Amino acid sequence: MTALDHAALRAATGAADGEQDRRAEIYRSAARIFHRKGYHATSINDIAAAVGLTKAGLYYYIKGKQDLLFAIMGFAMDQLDEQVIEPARRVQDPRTRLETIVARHAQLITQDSSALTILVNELEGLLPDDRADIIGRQRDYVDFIADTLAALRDEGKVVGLDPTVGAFSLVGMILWISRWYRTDGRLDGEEVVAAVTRMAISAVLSRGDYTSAGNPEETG
Amino acid sequence: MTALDHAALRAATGAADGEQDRRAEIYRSAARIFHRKGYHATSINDIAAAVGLTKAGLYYYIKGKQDLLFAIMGFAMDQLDEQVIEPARRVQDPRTRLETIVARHAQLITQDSSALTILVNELEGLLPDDRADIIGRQRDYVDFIADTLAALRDEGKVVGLDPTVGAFSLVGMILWISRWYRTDGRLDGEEVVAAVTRMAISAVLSRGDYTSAGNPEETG
DNA sequence: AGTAGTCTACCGACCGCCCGGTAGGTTGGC
DNA sequence: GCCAACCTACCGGGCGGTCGGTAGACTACT
Repeated sequence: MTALDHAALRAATGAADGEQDRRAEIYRSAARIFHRKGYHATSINDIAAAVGLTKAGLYYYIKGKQDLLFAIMGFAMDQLDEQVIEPARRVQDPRTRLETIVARHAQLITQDSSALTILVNELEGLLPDDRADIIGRQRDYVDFIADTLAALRDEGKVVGLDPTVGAFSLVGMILWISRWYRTDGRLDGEEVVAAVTRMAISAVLSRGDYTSAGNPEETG
Repeated sequence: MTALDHAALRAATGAADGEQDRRAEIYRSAARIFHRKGYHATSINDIAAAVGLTKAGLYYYIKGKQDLLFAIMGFAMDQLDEQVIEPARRVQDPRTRLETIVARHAQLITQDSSALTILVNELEGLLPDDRADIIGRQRDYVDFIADTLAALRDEGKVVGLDPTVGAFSLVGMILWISRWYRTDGRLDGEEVVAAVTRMAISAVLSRGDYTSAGNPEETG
């Protein structure tokens, strides 16, 4: 049934032709509300009201609150796999691969950050088994980035940077976008994606003339 | 009374001589539990049990759950002001100032991330007025970083980077540390602080030979 | 020295509310 | 007449918070 739920959510993100895709609307609404108020602060009633149902009516479509959360996270993880990891895996050059990862991940977030943000913020709302599942997939993602940084290091383009620390830091930078980016803000999504990607690449690539942070004497 | 609460929390972080500083222990415990389980998932009973009191006994010391949260966040913001912003304000050179900001903020997080993490993750648990207060102080912090980046841009050391986007991205990188850093991990706190600081500086400083990231759509 | 009063630091019992979830219908299209 | 798609009414339970105590240390007065 989780697979079914994922399918519904996937349908929801596309154009909503919607017949009995009421289920899709539910997952989409739930993701939006979980994102805005947090999982624990959101009641089943909130979600039901948002889709024009009573609580009991909602339970015709869902199994429970925790399954709803797990389904949303699973969908977000699927999105990451399909839109970020798989495309990046097909890129040989490590630097271009890193650009692909950052740009595509950032792009997903600027488009719709709900599910992807829940994915990282509501882990403790899951049952232990579900949590282990999601955490494992997240670790795979970080490892994938770290491997890419290690490849860059082997090419000599990155020196003195721990790949794991680098991977985590880039992920932090990307995920934080959902906290400050506003669709109606000064910059549009493409500009934000470009700016963050540039920073990410610059953050890991070594500069020939790099001077260590330990020397504050050059203060004017 | 909030000022009093802050004082209690501040005392709590130092050596706990503790006489009737029971209050300090309460705020410290609450911060730790809020950090681990989240504000909404934490019950007043959880906190009371953690300090060896009943719920009613706990209410002798606190005014309510939301005040507890606000006090913790106010304390975290005070910490940021005193340990990061004030020291950095005394640094003239923009680059060194940026290093000071990143290093000191990162250091605070590696030392004890509870309050600082709650500060960014539990905003929606606050009453509107309290939230406005905290958000305002957070915005001041981001503006302070953005101003520093703007100063670097005026020196020609940063080109083509929007200061606001830069500031947010650095903050994201720093805050994310609390999600992956473990005291008993492979790297110790100092190493993590150094690595992140280096990445942050590298992320914003321009490289002479910078080549733009291509179009990531052409993957494949 | 004795005792009455006072205050700090708590506790057991309770309140009303809302939560996630369910049982048992009802209704409208096929 | 049947089944998908709902609803009304309800349940047990845990929540934040309060109330009315009270043990015991300390003080004040005689």
